[in-house]
Amino acid sequence: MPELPEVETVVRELQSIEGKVLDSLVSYWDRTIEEPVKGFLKALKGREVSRVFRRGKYICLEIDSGDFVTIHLRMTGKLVFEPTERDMNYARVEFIFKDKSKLYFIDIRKFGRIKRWPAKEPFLPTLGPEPLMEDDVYEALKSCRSVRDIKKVLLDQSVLTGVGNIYADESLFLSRIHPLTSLQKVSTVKLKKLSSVIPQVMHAAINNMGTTLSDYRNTKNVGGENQNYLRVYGQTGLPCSVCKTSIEKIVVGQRGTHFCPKCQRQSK
DNA sequence: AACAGCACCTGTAGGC
DNA sequence: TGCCTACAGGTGCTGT
Repeated sequence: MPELPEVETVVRELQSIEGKVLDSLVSYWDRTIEEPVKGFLKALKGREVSRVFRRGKYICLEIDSGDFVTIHLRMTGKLVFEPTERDMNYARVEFIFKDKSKLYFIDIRKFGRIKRWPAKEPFLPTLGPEPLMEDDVYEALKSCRSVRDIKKVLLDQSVLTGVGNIYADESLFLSRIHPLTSLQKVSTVKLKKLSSVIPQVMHAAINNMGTTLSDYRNTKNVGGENQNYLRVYGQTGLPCSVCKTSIEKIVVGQRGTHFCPKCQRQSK
């Protein structure tokens, strides 16, 4: 599922578990938790979740021991308080708090990961800056020496963290940049445009509670609304909202990539 | 060192 | 209807 806006939506709701104390947990698919379940539980049992926040696409729990726990939803993960019957077929981890409330990690494709970061170790050390402010985005892209296609650079979480396939395509469309343009060939004017567009796209999607294409749901099992505002993602063959040219789909770095061949001319 | 390619999983949509 | 293939919003490992 989820890119930054979807994770942000989940995190805002999940802040309701701040102050709760973890009592036990059930693992239905051991590879979801990236360490032996026994040790994971031992480190967290009786501990309070002091803070819930987001970093890139990671849901982060600060534990009163000083450890952190991250939850990454990857493609199909979701966290729900009241799973449906169907959800339970895909339950991977069940957190049980001291007040008897439960939080379920549901994940059809089993790609999602839950990881504990001991207090003394570096926390999420490889992530780039958040793409929420124009200056940060511009600085990150300007200082990146990569010659890769701009689309690939936007998906590189060490350059910017939180942009995924949908919002990369949407941002490139709004900036009128062809996805196969090498980062080094993007003009300063276009790079500035892109740097202002990405935060706008992110904030708009957050306001729409994220994009729901199939699996993404918030903690109340409700989808977002941002899919109604996509300009190119998933619009293959439909007329461009600006010029009516048919939206095309190509593959860039093994990811489906949508763009308007007229608005986003490839300048070599 | 940077980068490409594939592995990880299951469900669903579309073609025949 | 049923079988088969291709594809899906992400990341991390491996090899070049």
